[in-house]
Amino acid sequence: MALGPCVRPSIRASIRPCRGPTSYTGFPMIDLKHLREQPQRYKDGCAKKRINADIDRLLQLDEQRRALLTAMEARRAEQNRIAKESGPLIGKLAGAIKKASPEEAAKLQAELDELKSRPAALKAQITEMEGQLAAVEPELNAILLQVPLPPDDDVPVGSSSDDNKELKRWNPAWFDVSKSFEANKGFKPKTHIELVRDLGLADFERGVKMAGTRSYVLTGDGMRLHQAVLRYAMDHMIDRQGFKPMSVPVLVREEAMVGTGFFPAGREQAYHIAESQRIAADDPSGSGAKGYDLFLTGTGEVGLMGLHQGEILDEASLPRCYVTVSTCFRREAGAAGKDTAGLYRIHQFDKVEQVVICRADEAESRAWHQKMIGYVEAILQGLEIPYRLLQCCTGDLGPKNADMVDIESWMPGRGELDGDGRPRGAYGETHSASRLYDFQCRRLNMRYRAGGEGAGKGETTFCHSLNNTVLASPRFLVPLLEMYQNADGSVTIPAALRPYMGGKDRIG
RNA sequence: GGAGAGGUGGCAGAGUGGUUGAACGCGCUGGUCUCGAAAACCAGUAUACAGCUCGUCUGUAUCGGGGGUUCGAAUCCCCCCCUCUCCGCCA
Repeated sequence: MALGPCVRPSIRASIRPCRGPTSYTGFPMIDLKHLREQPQRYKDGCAKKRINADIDRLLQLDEQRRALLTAMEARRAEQNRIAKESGPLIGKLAGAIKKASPEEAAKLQAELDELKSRPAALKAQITEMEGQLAAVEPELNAILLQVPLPPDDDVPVGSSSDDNKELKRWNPAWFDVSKSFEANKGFKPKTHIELVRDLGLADFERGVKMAGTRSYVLTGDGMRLHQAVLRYAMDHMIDRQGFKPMSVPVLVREEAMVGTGFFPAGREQAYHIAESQRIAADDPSGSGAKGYDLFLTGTGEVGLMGLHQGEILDEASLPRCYVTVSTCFRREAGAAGKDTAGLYRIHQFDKVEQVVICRADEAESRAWHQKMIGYVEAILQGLEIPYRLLQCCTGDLGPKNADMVDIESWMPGRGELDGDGRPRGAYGETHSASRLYDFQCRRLNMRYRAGGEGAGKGETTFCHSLNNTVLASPRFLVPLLEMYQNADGSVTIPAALRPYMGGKDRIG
């Protein structure tokens, strides 16, 4: 497995019509027409998100490209006209030559050659323009893939997570976050690292032995609790919210990563399986691509959103509400030295993820965002874990979202240390709810036909998409274990999880 | 991994060099008929991009993808991808 960022220019990013799932090649990305009309909006978007994309260069290349296209198409039209006109004549002449006397044949042959050579100049011009186009398009497409979706106007402008705005706090009656853990429960808390060690719930040494840093083994009730929270979350989404459960690939093609918007920006976060000896499509010797490399997904969102890539959905079938539980792989590049111990930041974990694909309607999109956040609140309240909602500022948004709300759970074993060298507790991110408009669906070429079933009726429109964590574990075991620990070192199992723990009510 | 078959419009399925963006059928939409529905009949029914005299306009591209041959390619040649069947292996 190659771990380095891979650069593969062969990905076909040109603007092409949709050809169905098996032959998917197109990434319309952001709406170039819209960008052409309102370049400032996209420039501002880049600035607010602190993402570099050369919009001016993009516009310049776009203009070059369109000028070339216009000129080239005019010549193609002329060539087609000539071919249509002279074709039958050529056939006739060729026939006549066979029957004619030698002198006549020579004359006819000259006529034939003249006819055949008529489009030669046009062909030469077209070939040249194709060359010029080939020089412009790769750069244009590369920039286009980097242009982020501008954040919504109501998203606070800021440079980092420090500028995020708290929207709401919730905690169960038995735990007041504004007071210390000891004031709440009458004893000093252990961190989850101490708890899993003392209760035998995880084995970090053996995990690291096998798989390196940030690896772990869940043992005994640790594994059982992990499964329990995932199952609890999954069942909540299926039984209470009516989401459709799916099992999706976690090993996917590059196209799925680009289409869902994780590439190119997040390429260094993904594990790359070098499966093929793929030759770049623009390799001069090359007869094209050979095989496909694969990538491990960092979230079930990739598989869920990739499902309908390249499809035109029936409007009546929207919204599509999907939930999956999948193993997620993240290289955590750039996070060296951060959260190096414990179950908080690890390379492999499991996550229940929800996505909604809906009509291209801002109000509907916004309404789903609120609902999807609400589902998570219901789960956290059901487990009685204190949490807060954070409105992420523009600088904390990724390229693909217009708006993002993080949900942070209270972790008594996190945060700065008190006088005794014990952590005071802190919120830690456990969920993230994104609203993407049609950014992702454009890249995935996922549309719906307005006006109902059947072909040939109504316009096609790119869908809107949203996603939100439902529950990620083992990270979620951090607040769970730390909040539910008892003075004697045992951990009470929350009532909601006991059915998934064989009726057991405590660990240790 | 070995062998074979095949990829054409929403579906099914013709087409092996020249008004073929593509027959026939199904589906879908509109209309006729009907109190209404069904049936029957008639008509229509892909996508994307570009252009302007922005029109139910013009042009270009698309028959798995890319490249080639040709005045002209769904059709011929090369490479790749994918699907299916049989055998082997396997959770």
